[in-house]
Amino acid sequence: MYALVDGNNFYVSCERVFRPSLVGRPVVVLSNNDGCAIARSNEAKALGVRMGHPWFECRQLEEQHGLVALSANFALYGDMSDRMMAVAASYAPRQEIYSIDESFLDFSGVRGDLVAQCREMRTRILDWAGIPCGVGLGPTKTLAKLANHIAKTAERKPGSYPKELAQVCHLGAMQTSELEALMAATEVGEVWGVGPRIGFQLVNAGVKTVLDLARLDPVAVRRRFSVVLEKTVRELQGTPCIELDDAPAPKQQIMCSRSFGHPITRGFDLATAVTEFTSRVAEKLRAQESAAGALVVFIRTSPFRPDDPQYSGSTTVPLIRPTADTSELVASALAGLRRIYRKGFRYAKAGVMLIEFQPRGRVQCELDLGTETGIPDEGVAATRDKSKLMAAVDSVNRRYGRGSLILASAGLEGAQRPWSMKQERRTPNYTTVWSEMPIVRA
DNA sequence: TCTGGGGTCCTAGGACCC
DNA sequence: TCTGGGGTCCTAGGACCC
Repeated sequence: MYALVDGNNFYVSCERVFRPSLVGRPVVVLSNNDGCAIARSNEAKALGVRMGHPWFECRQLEEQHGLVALSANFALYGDMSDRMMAVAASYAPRQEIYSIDESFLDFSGVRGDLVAQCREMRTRILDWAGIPCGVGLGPTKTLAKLANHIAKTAERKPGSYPKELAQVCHLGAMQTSELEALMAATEVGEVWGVGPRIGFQLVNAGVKTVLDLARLDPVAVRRRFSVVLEKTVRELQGTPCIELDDAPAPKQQIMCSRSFGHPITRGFDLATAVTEFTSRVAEKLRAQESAAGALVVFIRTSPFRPDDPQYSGSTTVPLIRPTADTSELVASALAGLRRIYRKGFRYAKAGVMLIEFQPRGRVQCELDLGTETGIPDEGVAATRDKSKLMAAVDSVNRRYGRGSLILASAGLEGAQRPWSMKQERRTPNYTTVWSEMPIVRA
């Protein structure tokens, strides 16, 4: 039996832990650059704020209804996530951390009343981490996801589902008739794996509810749609097709991209941004002990400014020898940037993606054919020295905070970083920076 | 004025191999 | 009219997830 544990309105809940005055009020958390709403409290949802709703379109709700908007504080959310995941992990032999606010638990071999245990877990997460959760149980991951949806909706919208299913819902422990009634009351688009496109096609074909989907013939679904949707149908029928993945493979690509706080025209400013983004991906690359064989750089103007001349450039830069060294990666990224940069455009976004990974320490070297590469061969010993340097940089930045040690080409002063994000409403890093720790006065 | 940032998997089609 | 029969690898694009 699987459970899905999911934090309610997670980013908003994290903020409310340290600002209890926000409880009961409409709150949204905004994306980078305070662009659009990426988390909404129930009260904000009730005001009609959509997921991804641009802030400039709903900001009038600030005055009209006291909507509170906060800039995203991902350092805080990541730390709160760790706390929540740790409590959940203590209730089952295996856990898959599926996203920042969700984990699957595998209760195989666990005896006793699972609903009671999940209720206790939910209470403990609320007490210890301060995060309210919904828990869904089912014999497959897709059914656990569906159960979680029912648990949260039953709590948020009284009357939508039987109220005893609120907070914790177990689809694996009920009569078929009861399960089918719940499926018939749920739209097909709520199913994990059914997105807007497939959902539209299904509804057009008369498959409107989860029950309609669960009753389709998996073989026919595979023919007409795909093997992916076939698995979804089988999982709804109770046959596990998607395994719990508690040891995710290393990533195959690592990306860092951002929209700028202001439009950028100068190549120099793009270069500081590309340096910073490359430093970030290089750090992540080293954390998973990989080396990259190539990287992609891209820059583009804003599609939301149709009156501006539009340009989008991207290029793949192969690396002579796979590396995880920040300075080598940055040199290649900047070489790529020089190739794609065009004068006279107002750039809105840039990004760097690392690809073609190999495990570090097992790096394929090149055959020296005496060709003029222009790159001096420093040999394996030099590579080893550099990896020590990188390890030192990473450990300094872990200890003293990101950005303590950087490449100078990332820009040392604010004036050299005009692209930096707009974050006018960010809350303190309550749990990760000593100087920002909240102080309680008795 | 103002519109996020990361990922994965599957499929179809083309190039190429013997 | 009729043009072999298998394969692999790579890429682009589309769909999904949070």
